[in-house]
Amino acid sequence: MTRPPRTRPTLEEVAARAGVGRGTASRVINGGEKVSERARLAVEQAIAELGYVPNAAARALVTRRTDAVALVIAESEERVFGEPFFAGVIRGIGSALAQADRQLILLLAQASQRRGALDDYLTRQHVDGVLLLSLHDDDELPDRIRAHGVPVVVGGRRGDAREDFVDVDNVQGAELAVAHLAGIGRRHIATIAGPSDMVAGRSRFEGYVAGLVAADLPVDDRLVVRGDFGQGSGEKSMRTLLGRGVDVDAVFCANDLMAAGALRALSDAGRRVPEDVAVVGFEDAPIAMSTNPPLTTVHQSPEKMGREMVAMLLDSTRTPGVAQPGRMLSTHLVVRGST
Amino acid sequence: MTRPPRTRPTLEEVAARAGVGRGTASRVINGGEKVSERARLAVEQAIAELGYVPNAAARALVTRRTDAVALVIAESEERVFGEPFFAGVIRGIGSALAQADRQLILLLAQASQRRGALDDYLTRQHVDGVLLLSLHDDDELPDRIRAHGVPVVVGGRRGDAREDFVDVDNVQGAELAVAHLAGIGRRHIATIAGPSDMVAGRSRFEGYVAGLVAADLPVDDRLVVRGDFGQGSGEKSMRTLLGRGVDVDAVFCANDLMAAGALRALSDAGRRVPEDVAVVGFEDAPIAMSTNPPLTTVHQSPEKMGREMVAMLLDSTRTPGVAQPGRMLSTHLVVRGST
DNA sequence: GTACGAAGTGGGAACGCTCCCATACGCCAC
DNA sequence: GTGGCGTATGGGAGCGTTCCCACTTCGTAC
Repeated sequence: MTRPPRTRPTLEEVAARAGVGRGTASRVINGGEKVSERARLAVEQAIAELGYVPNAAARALVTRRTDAVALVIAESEERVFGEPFFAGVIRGIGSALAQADRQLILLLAQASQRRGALDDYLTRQHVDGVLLLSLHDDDELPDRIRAHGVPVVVGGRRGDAREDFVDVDNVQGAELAVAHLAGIGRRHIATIAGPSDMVAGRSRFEGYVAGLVAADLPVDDRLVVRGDFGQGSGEKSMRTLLGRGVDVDAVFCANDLMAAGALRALSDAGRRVPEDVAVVGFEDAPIAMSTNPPLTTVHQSPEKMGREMVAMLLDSTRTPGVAQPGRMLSTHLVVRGST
Repeated sequence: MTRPPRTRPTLEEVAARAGVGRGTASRVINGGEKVSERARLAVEQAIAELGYVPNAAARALVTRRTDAVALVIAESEERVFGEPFFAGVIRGIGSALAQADRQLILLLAQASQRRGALDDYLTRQHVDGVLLLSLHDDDELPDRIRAHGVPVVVGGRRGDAREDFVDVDNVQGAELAVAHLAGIGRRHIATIAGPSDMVAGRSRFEGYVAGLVAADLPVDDRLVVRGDFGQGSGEKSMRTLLGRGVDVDAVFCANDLMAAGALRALSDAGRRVPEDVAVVGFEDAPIAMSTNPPLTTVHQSPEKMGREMVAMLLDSTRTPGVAQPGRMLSTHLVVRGST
């Protein structure tokens, strides 16, 4: 609780040692103009000798900027570290921020965390902006943060959102998948959909329906099962589908993990892929290359999503208050052995 | 570059609205003693009305504390997100810090990062302390940070380290594994070791040798292969081992992923596990439960490691300058189907 | 020789908070 | 009434920066 003693040199000390004023020393540090070569060298030497490092708090206090950006991931560690999607987004965000000379701060919104601690951190101007990655709808965090004047960009659109967001165009991607299946002559196209409380789940299903309509195929409830994006649930859903006794010659799965599960269930049931049943996934995750047969899937780029989020955030720190239109990232189909 | 306009209420404004002095308002916010009920209520109401949030920079400037701790992971995203070990450590760290009311800040030391940006961030008193998770030896980051008076705890001991660290007792764990194999009558115990530039690799090998010696078995170079901790390398190493034409009735693998690869190679080669060859892994990662047969392995607890790191760091912020002795976490063997 | 602009410099003020000291206000004992 | 003590309170000082203005110096044009 007590205040630790100061040991670190201050700018004033640097200036004194260099025989210049505080202002000049500051100018040297901030790459300033209008400093004589002589003064610059003296200051640089003093900095090196004293091991001076600027105090971020003092600087932030006056500049009102920290040059740091928070990425908040509102998912369990299990998911964060299990799904390659997150690694991709983080890579994209990291490289874009590094280019802009901003520090990335990763915050995991954990259950263990005291309620409100995260809000506090984000609103106390520790960071210049917040990137939020959550795949669920019910979070009010972005609104609470915005209320304090901190810019926020959400990755993965929320249900109603008029807010700044970047998302993959799930509807278009799913349409693409269904159009492909219809294009190779399939007429009984089933789907293993994602959870309906997640945007990705809902809109990929929406795209599936739109795709059927576009191909002049009927929408049949018996061809729809809902999973939870896990591999096990894909396997189980596929079994359910087969157990219903309806014709199925193709399945569109809302993500690759469920598609991998479906492939396993099909193989167990003695159905050949793609001859008897064609399978399409969504994401183009690493697993899509290592299934048997390799998975045809809708390619999305998490890295690009990350970079877009950063671009949007930096934009809105430059022009505060001006809401950006949300951005949808298009997808394309990667055809492999499963269709 | 320009300074954004101030819009947020300050403590002074809160105090004015509540009809009290700045000091009293500050006392209320910091849970202070010696405040009358009347003043407390007035201040709390003013805070709510104005939506006041304390400015972290101003506070840090005077208290010299930020109540935030950085966790630096000096690995590629690929590894960080691929190995469940990291998720476990982060979970442990996160919960321990939450209990201590500290914010966890995750920094990934990426290649994309400007050289020095990380150092700058860590030394500019953004954080009260640094937890470093790196499995390689060659990093001087901890020394550089310590030189600026910021406490550091390293997870996974470095080669020479006299510094504060927490590590799993790899030697003891490997000895345990070998003793177990010897105990069930195996006499030709091979090892698929880890890379020699990583402590875990070296010391698990060291433990392997010690285990052989303790069991009165000869150490035979032809029974040693080095992998890189990846599943593919485990498979390849096992093939190498089998190809050498020496008797092998057991394999100790330096981690579970390589053990999983080894199991696959053994199955491909028509060797039965555990009848022909017994296999032991290290880590007790999730994959150990899902191999065929389930893997006997040395259990370590990444969560515990995380919690220990936090405890040590908080200790050294309380008593600065006093180096803590490093802590070794013991392991135990989990026997499953592969032995 | 004077006037003027550009270049370089020093240092006051301010950022928003916590710490701490001086003061005010009871209340009780004498 | 006076003295003394504990409890609340207000506000000055200071944390280490950046910003900006006023000042000096020097070179150039007249």
